[in-house]
Amino acid sequence: MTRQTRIRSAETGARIRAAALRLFARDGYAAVSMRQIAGEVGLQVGALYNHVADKQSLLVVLMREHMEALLAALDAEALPEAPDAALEGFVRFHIRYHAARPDEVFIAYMELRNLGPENFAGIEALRRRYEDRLEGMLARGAEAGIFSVRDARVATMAVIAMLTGVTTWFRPEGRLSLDEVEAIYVEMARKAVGAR
Amino acid sequence: MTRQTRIRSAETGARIRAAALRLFARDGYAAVSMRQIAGEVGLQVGALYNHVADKQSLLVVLMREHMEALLAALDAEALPEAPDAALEGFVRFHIRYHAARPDEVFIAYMELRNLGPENFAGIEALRRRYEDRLEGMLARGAEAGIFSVRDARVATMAVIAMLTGVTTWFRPEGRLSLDEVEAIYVEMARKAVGAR
DNA sequence: GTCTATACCACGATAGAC
DNA sequence: GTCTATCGTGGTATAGAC
Repeated sequence: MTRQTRIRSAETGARIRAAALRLFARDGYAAVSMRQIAGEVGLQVGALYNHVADKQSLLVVLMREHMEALLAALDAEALPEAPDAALEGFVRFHIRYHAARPDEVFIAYMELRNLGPENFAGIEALRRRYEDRLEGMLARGAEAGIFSVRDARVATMAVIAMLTGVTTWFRPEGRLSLDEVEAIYVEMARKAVGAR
Repeated sequence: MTRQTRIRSAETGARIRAAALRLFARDGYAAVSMRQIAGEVGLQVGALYNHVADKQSLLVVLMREHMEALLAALDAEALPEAPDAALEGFVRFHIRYHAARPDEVFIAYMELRNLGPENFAGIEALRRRYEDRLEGMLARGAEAGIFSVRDARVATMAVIAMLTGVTTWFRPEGRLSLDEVEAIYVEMARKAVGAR
């Protein structure tokens, strides 16, 4: 296998994943055919199977890549130690990251039911690890008397749902800039967990 | 047409809708076949079309029924005038209503993309009417100096996303009762909008 | 690695007998 | 209203030539 081949192969695989991502997000996994994906990339359907085992594994790869990139990006933020500053950082990060990747977010939240049980468990574990970062902040803040949360787990789910909801209505060309939206949500999230 | 026939026909239609609701929620609209639905009801495929124009209209009917029932149920609550009491009533209503109907909620939020443009617009208008009830409360409360919200529309979306998120994790047999969950969310929602 | 061709199956929807 | 049968289409995945 020459370097040329390896590079081209990797590129084709990436283009297939990019096309699948776009189509799955727009029409839903079950409604998209392998023929459509091949057409987007400029291949015949048979050629797809040189790069992908089957349709479901294509979905799994997209979800896993998204969740792992999300976790890595959060770690790269190097959020402050202080719980209230960390919360602000988390809110801004979550909104910014998700608003920039509507397709990935949509798929990761909506196509879980198209996964087999073992794949489902793997993706859910990654999501749980992400949620646990926020839960840790809230729990530490509550212990330190900086936050007031009755139940750190429930507060975590509430805050994340609130933040992720931004992707359903935010448009870059809309009334509010992303910066303004972030600021509003920082304030609401801080108040919701009783930050002082 | 005898009364008997009319009644049986209405019942069959209702059983078809109930089966479709369950299957659409579990597997997704696109992944469910008319044959599956017929099988659930104990019919052959062809018989379905005596009750339903086509597959998409089945989805539209389910969504429209859900949204209209939701609006009617909210009106039936006769919430208090005072914005803070009204907010508490809305939060409790929304959580209780949605937690009791996970299938309907799932479909109404996840299968919008399977609607044609005109059907989509109709369902979205109903959703918007529901959201506007909360937005009105928040705007009135802010005007009266009871709430502190920078942007009533964004606060509305944030609160509704937070509340609806309960359906993704709440289980009746879980750690918390629905009453406890309601109480936690009432507190968080009140604080998030700066209720005093 | 991609192509053409095809196996095999399921889909939504309809026709016409009962 | 329901049945059986079928139309026409399109699905995933594979085989084998190049």
